[in-house]
Order: sequence, then C-alpha cells, then structure tokens
Amino acid sequence: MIPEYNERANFIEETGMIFERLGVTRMAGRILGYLMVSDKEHVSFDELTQVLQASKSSISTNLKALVNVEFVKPHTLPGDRKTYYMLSPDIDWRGYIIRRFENIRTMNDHFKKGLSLRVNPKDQVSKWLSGTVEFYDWLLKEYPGFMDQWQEEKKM
Amino acid sequence: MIPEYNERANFIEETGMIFERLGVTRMAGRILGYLMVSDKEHVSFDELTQVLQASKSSISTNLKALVNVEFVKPHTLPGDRKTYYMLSPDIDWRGYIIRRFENIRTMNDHFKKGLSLRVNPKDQVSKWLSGTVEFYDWLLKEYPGFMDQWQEEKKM
DNA sequence: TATTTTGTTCGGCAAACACAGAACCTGAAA
DNA sequence: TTTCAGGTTCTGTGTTTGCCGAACAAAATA
Repeated sequence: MIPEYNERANFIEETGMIFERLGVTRMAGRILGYLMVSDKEHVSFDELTQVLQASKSSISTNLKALVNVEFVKPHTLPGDRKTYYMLSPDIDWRGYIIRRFENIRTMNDHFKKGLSLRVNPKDQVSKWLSGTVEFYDWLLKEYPGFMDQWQEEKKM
Repeated sequence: MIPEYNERANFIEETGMIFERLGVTRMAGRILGYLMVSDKEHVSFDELTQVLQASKSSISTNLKALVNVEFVKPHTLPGDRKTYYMLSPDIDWRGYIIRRFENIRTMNDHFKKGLSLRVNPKDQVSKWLSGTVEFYDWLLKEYPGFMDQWQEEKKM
C-alpha cells in the first residue's frame, strides 16, 4: 500500500516544525523530511524547490547548512552537472548525542568558574553548585563507556 | 581574596550568552548568573533590576519564566512584602538531562513514522532510518538505568 | 482617603532572522 | 560568443522576539 500524498506532505511539515523547535530552520527540517520519505536514493536541487515550493535561494542556503553539519551528503554523477543530495549515510547519531553532552561540559565548566567566584564556599548556593558539578563530572566521565555498550551489544 | 567586580560582571554576561544559545533569553541567563555569584542567599527583585541594569518588566517576565521551570525559587519573609529569589536548591539536573532525552524520543518516534511511509523498507534510506531507530530505542531504554548508577555510587 | 511600595501587564520599538526574488556567476553546449 | 543549465549571493520584506517605558494593579502605610 503506497502512502497517501498527504501523509508524506504532513510528515515533511512536521519535520519542519520539529527541527525548528531544535533551533534549525523550518526549511532545513522540511528538506530532511523530504529526504526521509522520498523513495529516490538521492534528490536534485530542482526537485527540492518544486516539491517544497520554496525559492532556490532558500533551498541553496539550507542545503549548504545541512551539508556543513554533515546531515546531508551531496552526490554527483559522471556526465551530469547537477548535484544530488541524500541523507548522509553515516550520520552519526551517537556523535550527535556526544555533541549534546559537550554542551553540558560547557555548562559544567561555567559552574566551576562560578564556584570559584564565591566568597563562602560552604553556603547554600556554593553547596548547590558543587553538588551539580559533582554530578556532571561523574556524568561526563561515565557516559562514553555507557555509549560503548551499544557497540558491544550489537556484536552479540 | 575577594573576586574582582569585573570577574563577576563577566561571569554574569557569559551566563547570559550560554543560556541564550540554549534557547533561553539572555536576561534569564543573566539572572541565573547573578544568583550564582551573589553572596547573598537570596536576592530581591529590585536588586536584580539595579545590578543587571534592566527594566522591571524584563526582570519580572524572565523571573516568572525561571520560576515556572523551577530553576529559581521565590522566597518570602514574614513582615516583608518583597519577594526574594534564589537558585532552586533542588534543581534536578538529572531531571534536566532526562527532559532532553525526551526530545530524542520525539525525534525517534518521528523517524519511525517516516520509516512507515517508505515504499521499500530495504533500500538505503530505510536501512539508515531503521539503524537510527534501533540505536535510539536502545538508548532510551538503557539511559535511566545508567543515570541511576549515580545514586548508587553516592551511597557508597 | 491619599500615597508609597512592589511588582505585573500592555503597547511599541529595534534587532534578528527566515524566506523570496532578482541579479549574478560558472562551466558546458550551441 | 552567445546561450543555457544549475546554482549562489545580495537585497528587500514580513515576522518574531527581547526589551523598555508607561500605564496599571494591589496592598500596606500615612
């Protein structure tokens, strides 16, 4: 049973909304959405402008951004001047998680700095800060090992 | 050695920038920054407007938002009409991490939906999608147990 | 009752940003 | 050497958003 046109269209728009909420542009999300539900292995620039009904400039800009963060991979063919695009087959969602943990590292380092600026290292706020730092230090130390378990389990 | 005025001022601005990048307003970040380095246990509304040189409206709005997400806790004193504010002593950073994982759940559910819309469940994109879903399913199942180890280790 | 304190809320402005359209570029083909 | 295909970059515009100031509570005080 072939999915309805509207189901796909909805999916694309939803992808737009989801990624927009994550701080990416709506259009970039739509591109990803289309790449996910298109049954072609790779899609041309022109097809994107048409199916998403967007301007070339918007597609161009967002596509470049997606290629930059390696979510999308350009694909070329001999004797064809066009560039085609596909979901990067090696998007590393594990790496994506790791990058998010790095945000936490930034935050944790900042907390340490805050702690160092406090006069009384034993008052309520200081205690709170050091408790937080303690937890994050633990988390940042342990999470790579935790994530490695995935590889282990897959081998079995 | 008492920290320089400027070190604290810098810290506050940096906190603003960090939280802004996380999608919170700069002003909310500054409030948190000040609460972290102020040596008072709790801080009045008025003090915030003065030290951050911001309007009452901005402080009011951002403070309410921070109280709403339970990063900041209001504190009142008998015989005092003012409300004081402090870092919520039980900000749950573990819970914060968990909430971020919920974003991943949304994404993962969306990927499953995308997968269901594909005609050929064995082509490249489908494989990529199912690989991703597999990893995220694993992650979402296992991470609470992983995080619980923190409680265990602390008990020892 | 009038005034002050302690905020909240509303209207508006300025900056940021996503997108569109058009001008522009580059390399192949005619 | 023009023309065209395939994009990219620049400029303008509508929308969103953070912040401010001013108007507006509400409750204590005078």
